[in-house]
Amino acid sequence: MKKKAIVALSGGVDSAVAAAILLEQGWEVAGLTMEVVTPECFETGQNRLGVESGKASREARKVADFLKIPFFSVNFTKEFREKVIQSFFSEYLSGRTPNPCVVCNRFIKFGILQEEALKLGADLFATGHYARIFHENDRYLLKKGIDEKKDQSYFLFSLQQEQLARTIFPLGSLTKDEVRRMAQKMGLPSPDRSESQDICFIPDQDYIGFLESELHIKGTAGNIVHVSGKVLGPHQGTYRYTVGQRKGLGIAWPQPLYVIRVDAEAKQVVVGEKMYLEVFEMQVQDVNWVAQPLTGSIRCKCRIRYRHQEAPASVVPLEDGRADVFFDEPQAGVTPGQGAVFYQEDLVLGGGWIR
RNA sequence: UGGGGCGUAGCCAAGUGGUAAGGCACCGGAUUUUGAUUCCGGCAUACCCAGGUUCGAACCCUGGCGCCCCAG
Repeated sequence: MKKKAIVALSGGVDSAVAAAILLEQGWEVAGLTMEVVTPECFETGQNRLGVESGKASREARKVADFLKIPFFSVNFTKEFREKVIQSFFSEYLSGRTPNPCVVCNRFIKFGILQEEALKLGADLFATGHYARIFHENDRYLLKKGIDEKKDQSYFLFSLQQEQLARTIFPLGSLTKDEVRRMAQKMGLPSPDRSESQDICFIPDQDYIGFLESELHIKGTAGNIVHVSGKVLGPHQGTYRYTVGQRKGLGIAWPQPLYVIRVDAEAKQVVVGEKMYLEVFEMQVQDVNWVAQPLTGSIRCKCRIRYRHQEAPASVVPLEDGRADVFFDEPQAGVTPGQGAVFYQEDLVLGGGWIR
């Protein structure tokens, strides 16, 4: 009997090609899509997001129909809100900068969506991620995608072994160009869509407006303070700022100023010249060791944000899932709330959250 | 109302006779499955106002207006 794979279809090119590849390889394939942003579920009750309910499913269904594969859709609006959006809120309110994609992958996409796929009878769950999984010595290893420019392993650092075990990434050994050409050759419908980007649940990209309307908050004012202690002016809420931010400070200063620190409790945004952004060490928490649990310190390369030029560092594991990271060269913009991922060549050793 | 200084875009600011640097902010675009960063482009027919000198003035002269500092 044919092995069955269920592909998480987004309606975009990548997941469509992933499904096509599996079909070619002889899998029995079905498509599965989740709805995570049906507007009526938001408290406002208004469609301020401009998202049509069920849009994701409609787009994905077109692809499934084209490929002539069965299609399923689930509504995870509630779960998504509880897991992803809630933490998105609380992180911003505590002065940190969340990375909702990582949370979504851990709990939603490779969590309940994957479970849904298994319930539907799938042997494996597939997505269009540019990353690779290898099974060695009873361990499922996560590696970068071949296409360095598109590698998405960063967003997957918190996946558990069971999750990796049931996953397949058909695009991991392809480049984006190859995928595009395949899509064209297959005559996939409307690949005119631009790359998916920005926070998926905030289509207008106005995350500040989203926070304010959803949380009913409005400018808990405080001060923007220079690292020297000099008060430079007021701000309308610390959640509007993130470490490393340069634009939007609204302050006239001889040199470009960057956000160095956000102190939600003191309602203070500390800014300074670029040099103050440079940091030699940091601590991460809730570390997930993908390759193998780390017992002693190790040399590796650390990426502190998506598409960050990974930096040589030494990592020292601590208790409670924490670890100290010491960079060889100072890094600009170490931002609490962002993920830090440790690599050795293509291999993802693991990753944690910057404190 | 004695002395001194200043007045250039939303802000800071260069330019002291030859036809308005730069930075911040702002706007647009590129890059990007998070937030940022980064990159490219745009952004004063105009230099407090009014006269004058000059081929030519933000820059020189005269007179106003406004602001700041030190003295009353």
